[in-house]
Amino acid sequence: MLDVNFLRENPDKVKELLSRKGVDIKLVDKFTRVDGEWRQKTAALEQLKSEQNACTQSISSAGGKEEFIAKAQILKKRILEITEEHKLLDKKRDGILVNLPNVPFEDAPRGKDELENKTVREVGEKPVFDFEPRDYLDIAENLGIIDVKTAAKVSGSRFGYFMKEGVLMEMALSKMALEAALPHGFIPVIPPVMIRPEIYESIGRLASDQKEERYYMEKDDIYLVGSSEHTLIPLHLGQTLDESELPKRYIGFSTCFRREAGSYGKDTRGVLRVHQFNKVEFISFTRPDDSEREHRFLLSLQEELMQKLELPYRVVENCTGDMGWTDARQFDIEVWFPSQKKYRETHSCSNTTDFQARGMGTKYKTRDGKKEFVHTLNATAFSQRPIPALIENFQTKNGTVKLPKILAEYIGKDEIA
RNA sequence: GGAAGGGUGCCGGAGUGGUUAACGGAACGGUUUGCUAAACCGUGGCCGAGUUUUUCGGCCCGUGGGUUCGAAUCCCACCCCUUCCGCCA
Repeated sequence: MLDVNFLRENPDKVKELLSRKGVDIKLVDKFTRVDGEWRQKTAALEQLKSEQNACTQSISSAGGKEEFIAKAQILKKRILEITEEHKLLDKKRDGILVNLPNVPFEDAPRGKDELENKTVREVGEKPVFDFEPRDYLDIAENLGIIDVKTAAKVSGSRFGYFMKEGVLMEMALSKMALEAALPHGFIPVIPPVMIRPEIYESIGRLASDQKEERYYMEKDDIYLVGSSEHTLIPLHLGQTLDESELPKRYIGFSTCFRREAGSYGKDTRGVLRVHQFNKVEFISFTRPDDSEREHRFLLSLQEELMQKLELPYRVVENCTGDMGWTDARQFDIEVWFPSQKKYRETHSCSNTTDFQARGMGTKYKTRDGKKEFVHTLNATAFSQRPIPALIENFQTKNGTVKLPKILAEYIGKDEIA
């Protein structure tokens, strides 16, 4: 959620920044208007209530005088009316507020869509093959480590069975991420994968189009999470942390559920875009002054892991138009896929500033005793997407996969044949 | 799923219709002090108005409704916690 006071004081600034994200800025004007009405109505209502309180006091001290009771009855009626109007405005105002995304940082690269993302660096050598590299799914199906055909019959499209070394690779990646994180004080967590609507909304993950992306179970009025981030961020719901505890870091493992609405026809083949996958995620709570530094730190951890896997990747800084709803700055890591001759996104790394913390009421106490909202960050440690990347980049002429050294150690063999 | 009990501030905990949330503890700030301790004083959150470093007002006792001139207190619904029973990886 955006800061209402910031919105009131800097409507033009907010409009400017949000337009970079492609938001319809009429919403901001609408907010200003509705908020003005809301404030007037609030003042009127509070005035009446103040009179009512005074009247109530007189009744109690004067021993139930008729005249005060009569006056109180009139006040009560007016208050009821005004309260109705106020509630409507309140709802309207909140409705606008939850449909405004976080503002990007001033210096975030501007652009409309992913084509305008800024490449920060390319790392690693793209593999050179003396044969035509095959698609990961061909290889994986042949080796019996991914089965989407049976999954389609059993569960539908965009599902997959991971089997044999497919499973071992996933477990190894999770273990690698965990071992890299623990020395930096990350607390490992396996969080719930279901979340209540009101919590989901207040971390900004049910806003507008995002709602379509969520699985909802009507009978229980509960959502399935799209990432462990969604139940990790509320870990400090309503809490004030001590400055000395920050940065507070977590590494979560969970299954993630996504409807992939609106991505019809995109990556329909294989397991790059599925309804259900596992992901290890980094989360940080920081002082506002430290969030940019923490952001770079999380990115460096992600890169360290990718380098250990010897995968060729590039880091892009997402332009304003391609940034996530909650993000003020976002980086993606994209890995080279030889069969597609393209970099494909496998990681993201986001600084959401105080946007989610405000909704959660997560604050920290500064050394001079003031309370301020923390900043929150989230970054992929590993999802399942690097597995297809590994299969493609380390394939051999005869259809086997020759594993990078670190994975060979974890799995106990250096080739999937 | 059934039964019973419960949810009050950072914590414990009183409060069963009449403004101001008793009392105790913790933490923080201040005074005092050679230092420490003690003692004493002060300190909740959100929101609105404004003469915007001082002030006035509203709201907050799990959540949302209701009754009433007035609700932590009475009524209804829901959520959560504890214990017991049932079921269960």
